Amino acid sequence: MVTIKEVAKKAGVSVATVSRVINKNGYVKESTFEKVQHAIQELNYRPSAIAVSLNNKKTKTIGLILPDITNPFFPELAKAVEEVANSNGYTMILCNSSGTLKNEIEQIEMLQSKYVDGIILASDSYVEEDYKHVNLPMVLLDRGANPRNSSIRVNNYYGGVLATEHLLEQGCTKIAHLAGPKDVFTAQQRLEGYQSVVEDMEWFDKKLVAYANYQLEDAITATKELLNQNIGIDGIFAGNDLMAIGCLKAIHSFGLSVPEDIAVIGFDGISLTNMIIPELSTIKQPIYEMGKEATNQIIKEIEGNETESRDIEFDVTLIQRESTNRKRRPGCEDGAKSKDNGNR
Amino acid sequence: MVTIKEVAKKAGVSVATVSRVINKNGYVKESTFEKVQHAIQELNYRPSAIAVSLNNKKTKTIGLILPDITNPFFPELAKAVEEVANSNGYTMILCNSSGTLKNEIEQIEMLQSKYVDGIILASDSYVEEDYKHVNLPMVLLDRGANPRNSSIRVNNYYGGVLATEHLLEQGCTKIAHLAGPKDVFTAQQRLEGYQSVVEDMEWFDKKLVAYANYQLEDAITATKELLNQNIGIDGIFAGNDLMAIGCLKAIHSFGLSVPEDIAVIGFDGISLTNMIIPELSTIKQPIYEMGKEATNQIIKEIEGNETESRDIEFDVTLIQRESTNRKRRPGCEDGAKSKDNGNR
DNA sequence: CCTTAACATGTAACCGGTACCATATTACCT
DNA sequence: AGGTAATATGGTACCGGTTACATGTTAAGG
Repeated sequence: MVTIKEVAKKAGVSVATVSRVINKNGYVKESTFEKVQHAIQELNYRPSAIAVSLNNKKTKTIGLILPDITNPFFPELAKAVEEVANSNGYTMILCNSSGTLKNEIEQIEMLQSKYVDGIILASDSYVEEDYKHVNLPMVLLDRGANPRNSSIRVNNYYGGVLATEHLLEQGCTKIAHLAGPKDVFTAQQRLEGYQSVVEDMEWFDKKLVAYANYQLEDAITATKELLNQNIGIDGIFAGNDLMAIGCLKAIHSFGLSVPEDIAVIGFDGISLTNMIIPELSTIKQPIYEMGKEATNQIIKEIEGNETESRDIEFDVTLIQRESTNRKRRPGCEDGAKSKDNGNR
Repeated sequence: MVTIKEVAKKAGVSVATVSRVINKNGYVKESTFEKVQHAIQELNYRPSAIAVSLNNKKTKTIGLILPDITNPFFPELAKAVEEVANSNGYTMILCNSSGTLKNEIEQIEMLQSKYVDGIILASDSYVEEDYKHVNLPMVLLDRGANPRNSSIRVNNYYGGVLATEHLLEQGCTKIAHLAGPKDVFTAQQRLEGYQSVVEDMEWFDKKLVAYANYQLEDAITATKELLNQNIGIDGIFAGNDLMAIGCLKAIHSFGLSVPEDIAVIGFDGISLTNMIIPELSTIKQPIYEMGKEATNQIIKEIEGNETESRDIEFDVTLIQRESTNRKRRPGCEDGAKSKDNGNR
């Protein structure tokens, strides 16, 4: 790699002058400026980001910690973060925590020693206590904000209400909920939304709530158990889209059809939902927007324009598709713009 | 951040001694060692990766450039890279090139100025010429190797043969191919595999080959055009899984069923294939293995154990599922282990 | 007991930039 | 012309580590 010294030599000036040219600060005579620029071109010189970082303690890098990159929710988020970061001159280091606290802590340590400027953390296991020693800007996803950290999330409770009410409107008379893990914040909120709608219905029964770990396989098992009870379930609100797809598969294996026998709605709005047959109704989170906002916020905090932590809540929207369309209007409305751009 | 100087002061030794303790090299008296370790603990000191990098010109970082992280193929790959990298003490910077040469070049420049130790590049647009000035280890995905760069890929040609023959075995009598972009290496190879099997069949016709851009929407359109020809297609080999899903949707919209009317097989083996109904037969690439091997290779090259470039080809395997099961044996075999672990 | 090698630790140059300070030159004003 | 301000450039300490070299101490061997 060619260094600033070689450029200085070639241009016949000092390193200080070269530095001034690069950063366009301080006084530099027009003719000198060009001489230096020319040398830079000639040698194909690029300043070492490492050396720069050592001085100003900024690396123009942000860390993104996700529980699982293979869950379709997160690539959409990661894409937003990467794009916004890039367009602001930052790069993104991606870490996969597998959802365990131990990995998260380790990765945060590592990111700190690499001097990232800030961290965006999507954590299931977050407890404020565990992150006390983190002393750089950190934005949380799907968590309530605390005095130290900003937070980006949606109104999961309201989403739960919306989903459940939608099933009622579609004529469902006994609605089950396939909830996410009991210790996960978003899962709790969605469950509460469901409960608030159904708890006073005469048909409501605790046996209508099942739990799974937000994953597909687990959801299939749990749904089969729900249906084996034979209590006349004709609608299922799944805690996320992946589990909703599990529901579809379980229902299919019972020889029942969706939405005729059982209507199904998911939560998240991942692009998978309009790839499958039948297309899946869902409560859509503005995933890209959330990633974008998280990145903007962390950059604000890094660059010091913003000191106090913010709590940003996005709206969820109901996307009705085939899987809950029991009213058989031909050509159901589809609020989702198809935004697939898989390339391979 | 606490520096080595503060540790030295606290332990009552010089920075050199602290450095020796950290790196466990050189002579350090047992008692001194412990004194220093204690000070490190006390101050919760971590060496600055930046400063270390400035010395040894190694950042323990590798860059991964992908055309599109929201395409399900790539998160699986990224996960492998991240895990293997991490377990070798490396971190991964992720870049989304959107498949354009311009972005790729820009991102490589950026990665170089950040002094990444190596790059793994999954590129559709790669032309050796464009990367002449890249002077750090780089491993290519889905490209033939060249003298400068190692390559990881599968035998796409053979996969095309396998898929096509499988459809024949299932009793298909007129097989179409929905190919990927004409200028993409993998797409060409898969098409050639298909052609080698069918070109001598009496029913073969150029009109059986359609092109789409490896994406879902485009595949739906293309499939509809194929079917509108009304030439009795009863089997489709799609160039990748995403397009196969597009086929499914298009076929469904014609009121036809899979596999009874038309059998469909994809290519890639993304986990999506066993989430949908009907489950999709596919030519599976060992995605995780490929990411793992790419990472191992780049690390070898970085650490200088390996200088010559290697061309590593993986085998593809046929996974038969419902979408091609025309022989109606109840309970088709499923070679794919379900490895979903979406968490959300 | 003296010599020599192994052990132990400190000093300082260096990695590649940035930025403060010093010095030199030019421009402008009275 | 003389003084001051603005312009132009160079020298160098510093960021936080690593490491070659110097120096001092201890152990071993004859």
